Amino acid sequence: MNASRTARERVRAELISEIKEVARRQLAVEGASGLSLRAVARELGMVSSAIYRYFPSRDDLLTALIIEAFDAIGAATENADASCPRDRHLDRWMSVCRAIRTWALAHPHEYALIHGSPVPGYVAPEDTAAPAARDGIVLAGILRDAHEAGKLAPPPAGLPPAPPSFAADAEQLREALFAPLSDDVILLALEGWTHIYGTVSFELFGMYRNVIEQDRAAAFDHVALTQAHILGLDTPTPAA
Amino acid sequence: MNASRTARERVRAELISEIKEVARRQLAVEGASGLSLRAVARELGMVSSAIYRYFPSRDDLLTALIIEAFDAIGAATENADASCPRDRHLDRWMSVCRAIRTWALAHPHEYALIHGSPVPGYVAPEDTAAPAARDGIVLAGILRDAHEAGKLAPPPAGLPPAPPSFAADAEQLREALFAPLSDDVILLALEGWTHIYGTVSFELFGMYRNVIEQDRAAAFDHVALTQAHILGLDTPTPAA
DNA sequence: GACGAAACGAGAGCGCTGCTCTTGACGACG
DNA sequence: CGTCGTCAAGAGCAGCGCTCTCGTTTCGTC
Repeated sequence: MNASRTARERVRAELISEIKEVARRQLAVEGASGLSLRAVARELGMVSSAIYRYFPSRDDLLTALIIEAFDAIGAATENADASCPRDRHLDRWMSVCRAIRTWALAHPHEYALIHGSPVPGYVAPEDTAAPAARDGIVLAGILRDAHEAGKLAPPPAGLPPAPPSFAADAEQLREALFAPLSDDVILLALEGWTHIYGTVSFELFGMYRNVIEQDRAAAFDHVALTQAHILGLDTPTPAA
Repeated sequence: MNASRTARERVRAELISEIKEVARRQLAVEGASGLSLRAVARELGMVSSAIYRYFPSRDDLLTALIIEAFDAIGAATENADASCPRDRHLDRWMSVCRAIRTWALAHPHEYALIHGSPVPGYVAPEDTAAPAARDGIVLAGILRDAHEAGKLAPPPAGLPPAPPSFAADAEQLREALFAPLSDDVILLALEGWTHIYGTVSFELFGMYRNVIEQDRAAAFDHVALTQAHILGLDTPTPAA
């Protein structure tokens, strides 16, 4: 309906995504602090000030890349989840966890962008909230499905219960994500989520140097499997 | 014995620590990427090039700060451990875990320096290895003491065993840190260590925004307690 | 006690950065 | 056809890490 106006807007949108692509490539090579607006402009054959027509500041470019990174890891988890039969809850969990690690190893700088130290005075804008939640939605969905199918075992005995102060947060999370699950399971789910990313970050940021050297994939699987057990996802699947 | 030579060397050492202190203060305000050699020099009333007499590059200054941060968090854990009776293994564990979180919350930028994304092409020099290991030594010591006292329960049933590929790494770690503990316990200890720091990082880097808002200290305690249980540290202490 | 070497602070300067402001050209719309 | 918004370009500002040079001061040694 607006092919005329679109002519301009389309070239604009194209240029924006071209800038982001060049920036992402530069980010992958040099890391976040090495991303230079001038270098991006140079590679695009334009002058540095022209970039400011599309991104009001370097931080805004970085924010765009952060959103893309969240979306990429979110899509990776969703694909991993969808590639498993819906009733194989443990397989889905393991597949999603491995997808997170695989994506992180393949895109270390982008991973660092979203799970590393936040840049100096940077506060994540609201735009990042939705893309950042996609992995959580996937993981919570697995737990919900398992619960609905009656395949979610209760947490092992001996674990401490969720503290009473968690009740309010749990209620919020239950409404948004966790269907009918108990406070205890919701808290354990958050901890599993934290543990998975903590393990990936430790591996990626070099904390396992001289600590785990042989087979980090196997060690990661052990973490994911342990969390699955704690969450009650490893009820024996009906034999063949 | 060398007051003459010391005259120069003492003022040098003093200037070095003065530079580090100013840099640390600047780091605390602006974060790692905001640390500027010129600003440090300015605050010290000297010219920027003079700094290079003491630190050959900005990265070397950062490395010095990283080592200091590792040492600070190492000392915090050691103090927390020492403040508990030696046979109260669970108390020691909880105290050390809380000390890590407390230190991190009090020094967010220094924490980010050592547990955030590594700077661009930066590889940690060997000098950081020893200070970086102090917290691990403390945590491993608690497990060793508990085991020696016959108070370390075996891991809960149902958890996956350590993968065979971990045996070699476990052997190295056993020699260095973990006395006679089994591969399974060593791997679980690494995972507990990872989980603790992962939780602190998530809290500090804003991942719990709109997720855990009420009482993050209690949630953290729950993590630490859960890990203690998995590691077998929560055998009921002899009544009173 | 004098001398050479080493260490030092100051200053100028290189190339880079993010960002701002102005200028002139192009394209869409009334 | 004229007007107005959008655009790329260029100059320029302040800051950065880092290097080199130049006098000065301090130290260890004849």
